[in-house]
Amino acid sequence: MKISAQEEFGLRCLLQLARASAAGESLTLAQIAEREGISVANAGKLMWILNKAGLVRSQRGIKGGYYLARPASEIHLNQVIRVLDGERVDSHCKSYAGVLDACVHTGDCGIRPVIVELHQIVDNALSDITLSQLLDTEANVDAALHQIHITKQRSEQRA
Amino acid sequence: MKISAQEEFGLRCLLQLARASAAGESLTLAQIAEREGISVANAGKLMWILNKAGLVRSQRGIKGGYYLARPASEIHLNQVIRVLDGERVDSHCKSYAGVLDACVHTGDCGIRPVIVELHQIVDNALSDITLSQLLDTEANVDAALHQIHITKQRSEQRA
DNA sequence: GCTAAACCTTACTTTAAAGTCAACTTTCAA
DNA sequence: TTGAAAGTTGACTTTAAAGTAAGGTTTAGC
Ligand code: FES
Ligand code: FES
Repeated sequence: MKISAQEEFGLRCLLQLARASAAGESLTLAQIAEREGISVANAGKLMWILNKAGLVRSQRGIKGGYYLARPASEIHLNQVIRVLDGERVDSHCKSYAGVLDACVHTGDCGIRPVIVELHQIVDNALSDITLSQLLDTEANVDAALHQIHITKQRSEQRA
Repeated sequence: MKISAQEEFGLRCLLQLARASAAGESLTLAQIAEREGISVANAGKLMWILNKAGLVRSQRGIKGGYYLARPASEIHLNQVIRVLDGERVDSHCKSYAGVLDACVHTGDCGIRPVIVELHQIVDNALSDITLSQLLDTEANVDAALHQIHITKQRSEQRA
């Protein structure tokens, strides 16, 4: 259970764009790459993925660059992760079938619900966090996340 | 955010042992491998990891085999995952540093709390599930997991 | 319209994880 | 005591993800 490099760096780059967009600016690939310490080529690949998914927009030409497609407060982390993950969210059992296919095709499996539930929990937790919330200091972000967690539980309790 | 093959197959093999132990039996490598559709060598590797971590015990010799070190009801999934994950739980930012080390060494980072919180949420969710709970039918397991989720929220609410 | 800056796209190379193989050691039972 | 079953270990091979490179396409400005 870990976060891939694409998810990690993609999210970081998005945060850079979020910061820039607060000042109404756009960032070129070279700027993004320099600020995150990755190669220009790699930044280009990440931006291509994010652009294709509609999370960022690009302006070509001599005064071009990248900027967020929507305000940072309207971009939720679960969308970001899903995009950077290559949409492989629902392919667990298909890929880890081994030689036998007993586990895949036999309807009754005790592990599948665990996997499904786990992804729901993660997705649910991430859906409450927006890019704009991550622009604060680490201490404040941490406090905000805990606050969200508690609030969430209360609202679910009422439901 | 995905589950590695080691985690998936390791958990499956543990479930096989849990089933066998209910009948007071132990399983050989060949039996485990056949039941999960993986190679004997791979099963051996997984069992070695689980044995080293103290989750299973092995009996050598002609009547040997593997069995759970503890009752299935006392083995929680978060322990299993942590073992199979190679204890890499707290190495996120160290590995994804890129060329610059700004993100790693600069105290203030908005992403780190997200990663930490996420892992806590996952670990927390898994800690409520035991191996014995996964031996039921898929429908029952699914129902049980939802039940746990709700119960958990209530108890946290009181705290 | 030219030109240079900047993004777009595909293909290739590198690298780390997963899986396999083969030789070794231990144990039990005849 | 001896041999076969079974686990242990480390090295090797395979494979998929990550990263890189190069050429193509679009746009702003002159
Ligand atoms: S159906 Fe996929 S692990 Fe059982
Ligand atoms: S410190 Fe690791 S992502 Fe910022």
